[in-house]
Amino acid sequence: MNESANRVATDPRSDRREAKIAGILSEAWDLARRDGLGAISLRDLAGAVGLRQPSLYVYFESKLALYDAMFADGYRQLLAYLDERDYTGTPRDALIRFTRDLITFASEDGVRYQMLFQRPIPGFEPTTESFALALEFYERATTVAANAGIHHQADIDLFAAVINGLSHQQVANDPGGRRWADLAEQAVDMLLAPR
Amino acid sequence: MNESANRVATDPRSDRREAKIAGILSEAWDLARRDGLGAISLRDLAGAVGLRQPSLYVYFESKLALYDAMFADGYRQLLAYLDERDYTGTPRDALIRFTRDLITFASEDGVRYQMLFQRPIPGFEPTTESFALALEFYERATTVAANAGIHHQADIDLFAAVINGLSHQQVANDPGGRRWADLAEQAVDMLLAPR
DNA sequence: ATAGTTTTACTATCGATGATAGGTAATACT
DNA sequence: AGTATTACCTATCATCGATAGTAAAACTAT
Repeated sequence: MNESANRVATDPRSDRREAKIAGILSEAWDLARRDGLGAISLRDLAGAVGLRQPSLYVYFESKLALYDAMFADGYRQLLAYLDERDYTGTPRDALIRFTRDLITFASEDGVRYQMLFQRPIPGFEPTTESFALALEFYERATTVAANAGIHHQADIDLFAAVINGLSHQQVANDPGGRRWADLAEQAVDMLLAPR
Repeated sequence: MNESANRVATDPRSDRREAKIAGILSEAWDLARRDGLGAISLRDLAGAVGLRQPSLYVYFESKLALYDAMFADGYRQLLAYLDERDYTGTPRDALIRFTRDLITFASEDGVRYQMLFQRPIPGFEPTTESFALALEFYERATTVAANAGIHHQADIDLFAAVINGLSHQQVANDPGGRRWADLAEQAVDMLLAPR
């Protein structure tokens, strides 16, 4: 019998491969923060991980595939960030904290925000596999909103627009700061006010 | 005496030059809509106006200078668009129409919206001369908002974020449509509600 | 009209970019 | 130990934005 049947995909080759990909992605984010998302050079990136440029094609079949991996990576970071936070308590408070946390997450890394919520790379469309992570996030967001009484499509649209607008202003005009994050409570109360 | 002293900078050379620049910009917008803002090829652009690539440098000293001209051109379009519209009437109605018109303007051309309100080109910063047009727009926006009672910085920030978020959602999820533009009234009433 | 000046546009070429071909060294499985 | 697969390399390609140098064209002034 096979004594390692209970292992979870741990053959040494794919372990090493995954670790290498993670390293490349980490350096890619660094380069993106330094030069801009659309200005990553594959030669620079390869050099940063001790490779020559064509060797990157062992791990990514094209530059757009690298962007897709960054897209998925960013959403995994966002979901992990939300996982370690607590959205219990009154629905209103939970929604305020959720909103504030999202703006803060965006503010922490403008380039990551760009990748997740804007679409600045010509020709890049996330694969369905990566986009599923984005959908998972939108599901969580609409759940928190629904708990606070936001059910109608128009209200959901407005909620999404407000969060998006606050995050964008925060990243664009006060990166790393709190000016728009501090508007979370006011924004949520505005959204929840009876009409 | 000089019988043409009352002319307003109409020497035939700069006339021709301005017309040529306008033609190049128009083709640049077309290419940007086709290939993406960051994917404009100077060879394609030159070909579209009957020139070879290096000849574009007669009119723009770099690709970033071309982007700067597009930035200024887009804001001139926006200001002209607002000029031909009427924002008299009650302050609330004016603000609703202003908001709806902005979202519609964004929706009409997603690439132009990107250029004016996002910053997707690595290395591009508008010149002070071009940025003055953006400031002119923000002045008009805050005036309409102020007339409706939006004075505090936090309220202005929130107003700007909401407009920006609505426009972005409209461009990203329903380009050319009205789904978020139709939320203008609801959004403005929300912003104007007493707290 | 003609001489002189400025503007416009060209060809040729540069370094850098993303991508591919083909070969070799390293690694893992039988 | 032998074999197959993966990882990585060098060399090279077309395309990109940019510059140098030159010729033609357009305008001005005499």
